Amino acid sequence: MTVCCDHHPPEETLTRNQRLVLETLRSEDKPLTAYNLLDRLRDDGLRAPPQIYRALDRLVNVGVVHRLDRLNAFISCNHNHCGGQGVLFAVCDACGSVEELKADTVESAILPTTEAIGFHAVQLVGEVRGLCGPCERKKTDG
Amino acid sequence: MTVCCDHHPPEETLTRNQRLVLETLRSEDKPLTAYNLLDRLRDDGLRAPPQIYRALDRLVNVGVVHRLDRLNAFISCNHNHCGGQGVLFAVCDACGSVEELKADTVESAILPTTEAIGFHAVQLVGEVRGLCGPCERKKTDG
DNA sequence: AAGGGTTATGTTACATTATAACAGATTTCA
DNA sequence: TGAAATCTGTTATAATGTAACATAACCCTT
Ligand SMILES: [Zn+2]
Ligand SMILES: [Zn+2]
Ligand SMILES: [Zn+2]
Ligand SMILES: [Zn+2]
Repeated sequence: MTVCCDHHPPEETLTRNQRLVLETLRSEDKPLTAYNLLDRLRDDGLRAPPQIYRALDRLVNVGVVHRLDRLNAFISCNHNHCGGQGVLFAVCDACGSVEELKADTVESAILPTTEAIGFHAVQLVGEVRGLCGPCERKKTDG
Repeated sequence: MTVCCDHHPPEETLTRNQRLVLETLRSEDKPLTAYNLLDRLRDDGLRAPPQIYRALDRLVNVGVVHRLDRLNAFISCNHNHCGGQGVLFAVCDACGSVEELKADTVESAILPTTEAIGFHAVQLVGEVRGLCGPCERKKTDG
C-alpha cells in the first residue's frame, strides 16, 4: 500500500473506533462536533464521550482530521498534507460551511514574523470568518 | 478625548462590568478564561457567568479584547488595531504565554487565497503554536 | 415631569463540550 | 508464558457557554 509520507500511517493501522469516526467525518462535508459523532455512532457501540474524543485525538495527531477551534468541531482533511504544515479554513458565518485551503503562502508570510520574536513555530492554524460565495450573493440580491 | 478610530469607542462608554473585566484582563499578561475572571470579580458583584460573557462579548466586538479559540480564553489587545483586521497569536505550548503579533503580511498572504474561491472574508485569526524563545532554549539546553 | 423604548443587570437553571479515573480486554513481543 | 503497552468500555464529573425572565437604569420625546 502507498502512503503519502511517514506522518500518515496507512488506514489499516487505525483501530475500529478510529475508522468509524473517520468514515463518519468523511461522509459529511460539514464539520461535526464530538457529540454529533456520538449520536451517529451509538449503534456501532460508541456510547460515551471518551470513546469519541480518543479516536479524534489520534486522527488529529495523524493529520487526517482537523479541529476547528472556533466551532468546537472536526472535519476530515481533504489535502493529504503532512503534519506541521499550515492549515487554513474559510468558515461561512451564514451557512456554516467550511472550506479547507492550501496555506503555502500563509506559512511563508507568517514564519518570519514569529521568528522575529524568537518563537519556534510548530503548527499554524488560520480561521477566516466571513461569507461564502453563495451566501454573499444571497445577501446582496435579497 | 482622542480615539484611534470609529470602531474603538472611548472607554467612558463602557459599562461598569465591562470596565471591570477589561481592567482585569489588562492587569494580566496571560490570557484568562471566563471563569478565571468570574473568580477575580466575585467581590465586585459579578457572580454569574452571563455577567462575564456579556461584558466579554462587548469588549471583543469593540476590539479591545481578543478571544483565543484554542484556549477558550481572552486577552486584552495591545495593538489598538481596528476590528475586521487580521490578528495573529503565538501561543507557547510549554508555558502558555501568548504574544500578539502584527499581521499585516498575513492578510495580504491570505486574502487572495480566499478570494480565489469566492469567499468574502470578514475576520482573520491565526494561532501559531510552538515554543517561545525561553522555552525553546530550556529544551535544547536541558 | 410622565411615558415609552432601549439597553444593562442580576439570577436561576440548563446545555454543551471535555476529561479524570479505573478496570477489563487485546495486542505485541521477548 | 508472561510482562508491557495499547485500546476499550464505563461512570462520574469538570469546564465552558446560553436561554430565559424579571428588574433596574438610561435616554428621549412629549
Ligand atoms: Zn488538511
Ligand atoms: Zn455560506
Ligand atoms: Zn489586537
Ligand atoms: Zn514558553
